[in-house]
Amino acid sequence: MTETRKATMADVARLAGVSPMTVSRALKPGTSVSDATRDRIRAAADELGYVVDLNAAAFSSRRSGFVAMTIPSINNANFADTARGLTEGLQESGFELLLGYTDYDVAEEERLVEAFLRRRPEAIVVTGGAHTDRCRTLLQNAGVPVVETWDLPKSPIDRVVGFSNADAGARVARHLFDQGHRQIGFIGGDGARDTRGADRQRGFLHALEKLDLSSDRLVADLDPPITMREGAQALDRLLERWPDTTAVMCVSDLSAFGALNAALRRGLRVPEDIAIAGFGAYDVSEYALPGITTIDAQAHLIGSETARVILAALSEPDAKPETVNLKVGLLARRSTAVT
Amino acid sequence: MTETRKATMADVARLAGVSPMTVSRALKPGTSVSDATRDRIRAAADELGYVVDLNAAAFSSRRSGFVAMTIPSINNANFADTARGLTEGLQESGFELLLGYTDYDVAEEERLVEAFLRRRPEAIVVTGGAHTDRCRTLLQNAGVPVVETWDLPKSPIDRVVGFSNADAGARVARHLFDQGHRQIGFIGGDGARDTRGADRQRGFLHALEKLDLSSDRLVADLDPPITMREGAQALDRLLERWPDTTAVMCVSDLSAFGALNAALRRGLRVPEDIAIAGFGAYDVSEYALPGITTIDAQAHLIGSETARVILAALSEPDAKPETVNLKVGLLARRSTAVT
DNA sequence: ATAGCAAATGATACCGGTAACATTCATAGA
DNA sequence: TCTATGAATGTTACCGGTATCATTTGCTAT
Repeated sequence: MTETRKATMADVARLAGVSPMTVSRALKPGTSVSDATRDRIRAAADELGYVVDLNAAAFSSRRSGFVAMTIPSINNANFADTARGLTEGLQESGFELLLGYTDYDVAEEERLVEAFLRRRPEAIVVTGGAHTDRCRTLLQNAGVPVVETWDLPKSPIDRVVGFSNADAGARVARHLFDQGHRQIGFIGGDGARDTRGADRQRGFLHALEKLDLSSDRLVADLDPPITMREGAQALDRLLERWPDTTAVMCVSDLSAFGALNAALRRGLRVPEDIAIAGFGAYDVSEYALPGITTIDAQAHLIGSETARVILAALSEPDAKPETVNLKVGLLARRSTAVT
Repeated sequence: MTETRKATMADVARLAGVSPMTVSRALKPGTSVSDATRDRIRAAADELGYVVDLNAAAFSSRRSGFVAMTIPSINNANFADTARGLTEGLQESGFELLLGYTDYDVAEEERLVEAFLRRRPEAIVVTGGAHTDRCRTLLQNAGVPVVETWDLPKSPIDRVVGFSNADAGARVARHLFDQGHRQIGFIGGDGARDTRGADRQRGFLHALEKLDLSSDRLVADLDPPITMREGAQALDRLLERWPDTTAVMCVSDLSAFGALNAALRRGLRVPEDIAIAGFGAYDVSEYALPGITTIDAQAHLIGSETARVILAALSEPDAKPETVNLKVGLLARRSTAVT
């Protein structure tokens, strides 16, 4: 309500009888100011309702305090978990997260990265290793640590915190094979947009081939994000085309849940008539009936590891860029159990 | 890779043979610079790899370009939808979103708001009308538009974009009554933390009383966020205590889905043996089997309306603070159908 | 008591843009 | 032709902190 000019550090300094520089130090942790002075300055600041202007601080110190992150979709529990892990890991170092979502579109990612660079973030986190050429150049020239996540790019820009999506797919393929399945399908999305999903698909189909199984049973032409709706539709199409299919992997748990319910609606029993596996260890896969077999990608850990990698990179700028290859685990549930 | 000092506007100006001020204008839309000059400046900027420093710009113009928003949980599709609606609505005005999550904790909200204030956002969006006294004071004195969302606070701080959670609860209660139920329960969380959920609970129980039904069948002592796990546990406890319950509302679709599957695991039929309703129109309620009756809170619309309200408030600072009361709709699905 | 050193504080300059006002220039209308 | 007008551009000062180095203060060891 007080519509007067906002108080500045100089105002606080005057009131506390010290120099502005001392105020600056007093309000920052880890600086040497006597307790008495600090108390006096705190009191003066409170009295004036003073709040540090971090824009000014960022400008002056040439340190924005931002870490920028792009994720494909804000509305996805996996990426949200990663964002949360990153936020938590950076919190005590005083960094704030600038979060943007690309909608699974590398052109949008490029725009976002460009916008973020204007804010001079001290590190940049992107999802996956697929970028436009210009975006790649922007990231390379950013002059700050860059972390690619959720993937293991062949030519990393800088740091990496991820896992092999192809291996994850292969792991599920072998699991379904081990459960006795021989007519196995895959439900996914447009690989040009969701390259991580495409990698899982590739790894999955390749594993089928190595097991001498057909890798033709594929419905993967939908636009990401692949949600429950897409999963349900895709299962119907898959079973129309290949009615004898006994098992299917879906690119994510959300589509797996949609597929599960499409199967149940058709009167099929899961897993007796058709086994269904997903990816991502979303809550829904645990509480579905039956529970859905999935891969735990450790979304939260990706975020916290990314935070660790960033802090390490900032404290040792000349260290060799680190690649953290996380191990993902298969969660075998009833949706693929042998009956 | 070019490890030279980052180019500044002055560098671009020198190369283009104009004053820095002209560069500033040329790189901003809606300013009067001749096409020839603008092209020349753009070329010079590209040649130098120049990227505007928005921290400096924010500092100089005293306009941060930020809108700050706190939500209870980043990992919740409803709030994520609101954040998306807000982001989209603010995009073409050039605002960026500073997003933080409170974990359903008003003390954490206070800390977040305080941190955001240091970035001098041009508007602040919070979820709900419950805040610590200090947080309320901070928001009141912020000197920028404040929007409380997802609720209709009795004493709004400033602007509001929300709906009546109590009405939403009452609406579901009447629906269950209309479907013939007379032993009706509620599953929720700790109201001190999730006040919107508490409002739904209050409206629901109050409606039961007005219908001369018992409002005792209540399991609502869990810590938010109330997810599928909590919903499943709570249903078990509810049925142990009140085995003759024929219908239950859950504070959200996630807990409703958990409750649904707990019921099915017990061998109960839904809706024949027990009807279940949720809240929030999450995807899972649509694709569950049976589909779960829910309330569409229009999460995305809350976000886009909030954007509209903010832009209006910024263009007319002296206008009377607006309260947008959105109408929520009941989505009647099979989980509460008459059989 | 005093040198020596670390802790606390101060003085100065500067970060990179933009607001506000001044100036120049081209063009249209009298 | 000359002036009025608006578009294009330039000049100047300043936004609110912090880096850096200088100085003062307080304390310990001799």
